[in-house]
Amino acid sequence: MASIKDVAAAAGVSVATVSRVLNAHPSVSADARARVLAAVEALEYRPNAVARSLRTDQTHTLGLVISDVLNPYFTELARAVEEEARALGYSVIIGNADERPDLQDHHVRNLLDRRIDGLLVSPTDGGSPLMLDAVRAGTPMVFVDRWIPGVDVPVVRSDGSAAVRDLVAHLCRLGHRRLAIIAGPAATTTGSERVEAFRAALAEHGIPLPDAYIGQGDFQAASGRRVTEGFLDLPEPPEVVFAADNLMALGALDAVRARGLRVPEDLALAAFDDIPWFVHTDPPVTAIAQPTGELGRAAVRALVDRIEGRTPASVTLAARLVVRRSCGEAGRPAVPAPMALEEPAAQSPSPVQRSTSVQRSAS
Amino acid sequence: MASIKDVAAAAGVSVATVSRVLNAHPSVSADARARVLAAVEALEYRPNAVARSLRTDQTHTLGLVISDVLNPYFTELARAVEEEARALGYSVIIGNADERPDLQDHHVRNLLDRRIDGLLVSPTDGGSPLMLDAVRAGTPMVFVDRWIPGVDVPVVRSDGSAAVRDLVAHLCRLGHRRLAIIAGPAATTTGSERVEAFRAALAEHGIPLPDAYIGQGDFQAASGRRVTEGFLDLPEPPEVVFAADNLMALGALDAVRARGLRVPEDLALAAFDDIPWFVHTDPPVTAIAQPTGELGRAAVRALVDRIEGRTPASVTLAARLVVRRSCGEAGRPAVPAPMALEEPAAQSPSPVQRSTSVQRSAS
DNA sequence: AAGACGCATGGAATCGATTACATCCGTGAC
DNA sequence: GTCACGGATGTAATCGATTCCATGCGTCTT
Repeated sequence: MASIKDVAAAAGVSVATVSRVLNAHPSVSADARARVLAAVEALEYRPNAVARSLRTDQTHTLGLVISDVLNPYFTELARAVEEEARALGYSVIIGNADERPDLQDHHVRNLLDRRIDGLLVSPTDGGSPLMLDAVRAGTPMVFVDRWIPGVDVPVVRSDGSAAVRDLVAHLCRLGHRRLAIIAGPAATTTGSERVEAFRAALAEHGIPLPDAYIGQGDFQAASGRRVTEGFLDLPEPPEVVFAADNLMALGALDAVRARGLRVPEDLALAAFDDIPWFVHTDPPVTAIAQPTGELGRAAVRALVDRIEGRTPASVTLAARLVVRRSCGEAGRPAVPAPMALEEPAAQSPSPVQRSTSVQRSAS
Repeated sequence: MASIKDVAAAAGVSVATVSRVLNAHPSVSADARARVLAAVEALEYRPNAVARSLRTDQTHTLGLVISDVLNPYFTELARAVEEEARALGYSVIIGNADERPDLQDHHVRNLLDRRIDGLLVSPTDGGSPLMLDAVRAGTPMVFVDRWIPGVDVPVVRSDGSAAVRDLVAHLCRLGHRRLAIIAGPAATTTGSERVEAFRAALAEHGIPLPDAYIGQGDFQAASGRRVTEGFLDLPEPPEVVFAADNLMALGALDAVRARGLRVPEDLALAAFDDIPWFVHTDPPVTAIAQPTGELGRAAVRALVDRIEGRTPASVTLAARLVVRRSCGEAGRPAVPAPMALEEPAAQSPSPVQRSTSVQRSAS
């Protein structure tokens, strides 16, 4: 593969001049520039990004460490991240932590070794020493979706508490009083926050959230199934299960079916995270939709700001309730303003309308 | 960030000795080794992968260019690829081509600039000059899922023709005679092959495949919907639609629902590519399941073989029909051996059993 | 006409590793 | 006692770029 030396030789100039042409330095004669460009063309020369990175100490690469690629929510996030990064001249290396702190550390270490310019993380846990060290060492970092409390890193996330309140109101209106939740790992912010938002919303309606109605899941489908089976075995099973992510909702659906029961007649179901497939399940699932793409893009912008010397603020976007049929038919009149009622086959392939008005707040 | 020089200084040895310790070169005294390791520990030194790559001309990185990350089939493939690569000491950089040749080229170029050790590609088209040049220049490459005819690159794929035959037999047994297909882009091998397999299987039953029953899709949900609407508008609409991938099947499902029709009563549906969600749709979708994870792993092994100087052969694994309810209930007795009848909620989160006997062939 | 200035250019240092080669030293063979 | 050999180590070249600095030359000022 041709190097800058070959180009210089072919063009009859020094490597310095070739480099100047390539980097659009003004001090190059038109003649030299033309000869260099001709040589570049002839040799099909492409600068070696590895060498360039060594010299400039910039890789123009972002690392993205997510908790689970197989989760459609994170897939969509990753896609948005890559798009925005590409638009800003960066590439992205994705690390899939599979909800495992050890794998997360593996990827963080690997990415740091590769001298990525910045790191986008959706932490699986409360923060490994490695990651804390990286922050302390000044690695540009931004948390997305989940974060680690007490660490001074901008967070780009969505706030679901209003949507959870809407959800609980919706459920109450349908007459449900025994509401349970399948929580995520307590070590993650999304794991604990969603439970608290749910509890607070229930309290507004004077409904308690007994411990028996809080199931401990791990954001994977199998745990959703296991927890739901536990709920169904209770002397007084809940009427509704709210899963803190889409995969656990899937597991809950499995559990209900495996017992020959029906959603929503025997057990109603709602989920955090909306995904295109929820329109097509039997029944379509009522869910809280995050502005996933916008989160990914905002996270990249914040990270690139940080890399390029500016000081980004945290971003919080609002999530939104999307009512479908998995909690029962809303026989009663209209649903209040913030909700969207949706015909199953109304839109495709991206059936969920995104909230157009988003709320931003610095933290 | 500490460099090898800092370590050398701290340990009181030369950088050469540090490098020897790090690379397990035998000619290092126990004493020197201990001092170096202590210094490494104290400084939290990590070798700079960029510098190392420049010198050794190896990045220990594979590039994976896939057609669409949002397609669960490719997501699963990507995950398997990353896992196997990690096991073999490589990292993976994923490029999402979004079924766009220009984006595919962008990623290939980017990956080559970064001097990845090898490239795994699922081409969106018949082969851009860039990719052909890369092959000619000797870049280790392996095609996965799709390939480019006439290019001398190992192919790791699955052969669906037997499964398509099983599917057609299944459909005939249910009494269907008017069968249509939503094809993928003709420029892709999977686009054209699946149509041909379908046509051949139909021929065995004496059923023609008229042009009106071949819809041109692009592997995206919207096209599946559009094509299905076209089918439904026909004076004599088909009784069954076979979508050449899972997203187009989703689009077809939308189209049917949007008209207030039902699957399978009004139109039966089958898909190529099985995904976990097909168990939960209404109705569960009959699909042809590829051994996706195994494909990804085999592809990585082939590529690493090639990188490390061995000469890998192509690999072809068999796909398998998974019967669910979207083509009608099999009121008739048992289905033949190669098919698996599956209870919707039987397994989760990975409801599709993988074929254990695979067939390999060199090409 | 001489000095100052600025543009175009090349030489060489540099980034952080690996590795060929030279050197030094101790041990064993004869 | 001398020589050969091999193990441990350091010096320096190298990978392919970028960039500082010096140089040469043309032009403008005074």
